[in-house]
Amino acid sequence: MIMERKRMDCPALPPGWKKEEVIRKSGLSAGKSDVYYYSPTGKKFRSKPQLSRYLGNAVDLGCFDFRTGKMMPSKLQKNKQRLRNENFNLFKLFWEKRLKGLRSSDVTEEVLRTMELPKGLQSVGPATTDETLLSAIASALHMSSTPITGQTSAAAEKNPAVWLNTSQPLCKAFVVTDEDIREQELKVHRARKSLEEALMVDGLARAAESTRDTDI
Amino acid sequence: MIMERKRMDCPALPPGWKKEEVIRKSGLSAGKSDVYYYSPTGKKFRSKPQLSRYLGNAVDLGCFDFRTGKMMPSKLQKNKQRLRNENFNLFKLFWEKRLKGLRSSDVTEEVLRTMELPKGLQSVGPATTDETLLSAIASALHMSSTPITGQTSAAAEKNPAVWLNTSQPLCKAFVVTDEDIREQELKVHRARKSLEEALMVDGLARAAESTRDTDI
DNA sequence: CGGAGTGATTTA
DNA sequence: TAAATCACTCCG
Repeated sequence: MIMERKRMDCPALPPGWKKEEVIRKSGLSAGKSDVYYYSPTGKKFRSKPQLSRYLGNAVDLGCFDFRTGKMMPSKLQKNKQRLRNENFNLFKLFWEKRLKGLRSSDVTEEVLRTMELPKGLQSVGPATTDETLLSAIASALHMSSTPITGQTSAAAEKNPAVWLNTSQPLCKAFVVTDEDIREQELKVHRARKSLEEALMVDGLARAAESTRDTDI
Repeated sequence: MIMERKRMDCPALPPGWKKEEVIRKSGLSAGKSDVYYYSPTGKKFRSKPQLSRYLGNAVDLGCFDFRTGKMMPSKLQKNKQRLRNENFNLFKLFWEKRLKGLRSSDVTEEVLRTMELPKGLQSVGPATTDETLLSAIASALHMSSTPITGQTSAAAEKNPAVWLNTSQPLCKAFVVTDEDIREQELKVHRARKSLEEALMVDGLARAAESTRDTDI
């Protein structure tokens, strides 16, 4: 008899918060479970982001595991890298689309995955996150209609997408001309579309973040 | 001035059926809308299941999109493949775990993905679905404590997980002995655990299926 | 119109 | 791919 419908106390959260796990009984996802949290006032929370927005800085959920309801110190590092990785995917999408047809090697994928943000872009203060910076850069790239260029190196020749140095034009070892772009017109258009969406949504999200779920 | 309160004809349904869309004016869901249908006799329908029950086999709503009121061919395939895929995943999990260490080739994955159910198991009547059959078989396998065996073929030799024929022991080209299992004791235990869960939930789901939505 | 329960989409 | 998040359906 598994009675997973009781609202349990959750020691990892402030007093009065409850956790509930509900098993899905039918449909495609039968057998999976959903975890919910309830504030002391009874408001229901269905995801960690939602919880974070509500709690704000009052509670650090960095190492909080939403599913188990416990603190997982191991999660901390992952979280630190999360936003960074998130924006990296944005970049990857953009470059991958743009470079389609140039056949960048498989190595590119690996390099991108393990790459760190350039030192010069990191730690620009508590208020300015990597997210903000990356969005700005991505935006600039998006708006630019001139070919992308920068400094050269042997490594870059082999892996066009390698990020060399940000003190000058972001990267190099390849040039994407308007001609190249025309050849990929449809696909590039999709890439831009994706980026537009992402940027717009990003803006909306940040705006919403300061107005939504503030009904404490 | 958007007057979304008119009852419109709905070409996707039999003559005389009307569709209405009502915008929510307040509350958390302000701006969202509800869609209703009206039969030729004026009876109101608020959901697709309700509509399906009423129309029965007269109209196939498989690809009918309730919100738009139009037929969406793309929906059809998804629906048809859903239950099958669900059970296939069950099987895949089971075999993958059990075969771990035998290093079945990559082809296996592809074969499993594109494989159809054996003819002999299909169309056993309207009441007995693929879901039921597959669950029964999975259950039998789960309960069995004897090595799995069956007929042989060249293809099977290369792809242990290929499903050859169900008229006899389900498949072959490999034997999983108790020794093999012991080597994988912990992992196999997890596999069984997963299967138990799935079967239990499956049972619940089927029970629910026969009591729910049958109020024609 | 609310909201629990599920599907669909995105992320890791 | 599976897990997490988000969006929607459907019935009270």
